[in-house]
Amino acid sequence: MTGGLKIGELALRAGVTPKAIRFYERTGILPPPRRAANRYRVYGDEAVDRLRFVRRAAGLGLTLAEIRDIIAIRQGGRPPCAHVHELLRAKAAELDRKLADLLILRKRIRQSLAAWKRTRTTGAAVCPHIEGGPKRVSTAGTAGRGRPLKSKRGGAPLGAR
Amino acid sequence: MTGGLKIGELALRAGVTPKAIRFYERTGILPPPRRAANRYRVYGDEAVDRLRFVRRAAGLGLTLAEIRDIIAIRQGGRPPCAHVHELLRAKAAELDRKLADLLILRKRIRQSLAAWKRTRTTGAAVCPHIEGGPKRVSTAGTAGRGRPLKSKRGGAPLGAR
DNA sequence: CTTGACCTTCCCCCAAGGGGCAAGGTTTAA
DNA sequence: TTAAACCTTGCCCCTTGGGGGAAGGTCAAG
Repeated sequence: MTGGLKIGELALRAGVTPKAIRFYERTGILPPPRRAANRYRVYGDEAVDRLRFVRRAAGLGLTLAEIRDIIAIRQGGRPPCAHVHELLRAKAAELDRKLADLLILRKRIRQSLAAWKRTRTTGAAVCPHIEGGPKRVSTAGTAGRGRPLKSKRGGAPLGAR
Repeated sequence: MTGGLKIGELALRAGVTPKAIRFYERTGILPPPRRAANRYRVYGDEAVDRLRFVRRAAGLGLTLAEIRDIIAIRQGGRPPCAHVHELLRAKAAELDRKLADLLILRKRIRQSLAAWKRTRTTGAAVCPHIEGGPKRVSTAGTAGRGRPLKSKRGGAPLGAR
């Protein structure tokens, strides 16, 4: 009877690893299943559906946290459609940004490779690939280069010591 | 006399955080600097150059491990150009793959959003965004009772990551 | 009885640092 | 001189989505 799947069988049907299933359980994406007498996890067929839903949503680029929220909303009784719609719109925008960044990056690499062809005869200082090229690389990175590098601790007094 | 920079000053000049500098030191990208009597790290100007090199390479999409290797080769006496060239070519190829994946992903999301417009009047079961769409993943029939299901499921993990 | 496949929990690992803490050093204004 | 303000030190945990593996329990077949 397919009413009792062990974790490996569920994994096979849903196309994931047992590790991933335990991870999903730990992070609240899958509910803890019942256990057999030998402490093995025992799943019903609904777990397969839930896992496929998760895979599908993840395939759309949603994070596990977002998927968990969607499921929670659904459990709460009201359909998560509006929420999902908003999520997907944000994802699409984010994707566009990421695509633009990658295109820029590819262009930079191509330029670097092309520059190498030109300088390979002249012998640059150390490495024209990295040291040459256009002036600044705006490493869309972490710390905003303002004046204070990290002056966050304004209000609170220092640690009582 | 910029012969002795403290970590914050170096960070400011190189456009990174002190945290990142300590991290680079810990992972072997920066050599451990000399210390002042009060155990403060003291850097020379060459550290600024090294850090800028690192940022530039990272801006080209190289990982810190790759950057560390490049630096090691350079320290070894011979210029890392050929190595870097190969690395960049691989990066460019990888980037092309990633771009293709992202384009597919964006298309899927767009389709999902478009499908929503069509079904919003008809009221789907729970969420047409995720549950609708093309079917796939044939469940490999019955789980064999007796043959080992130990197989490498190392396929594509989640969507395009 | 003994493999061997499977299951359990537990802990550490990846990239590239960020956040926070306690303790202590330095600098500056009152 | 002293207190505030800031800087540095090391340390530990957090992030994503699990992978790898150890140590031990369980179940079927040979």
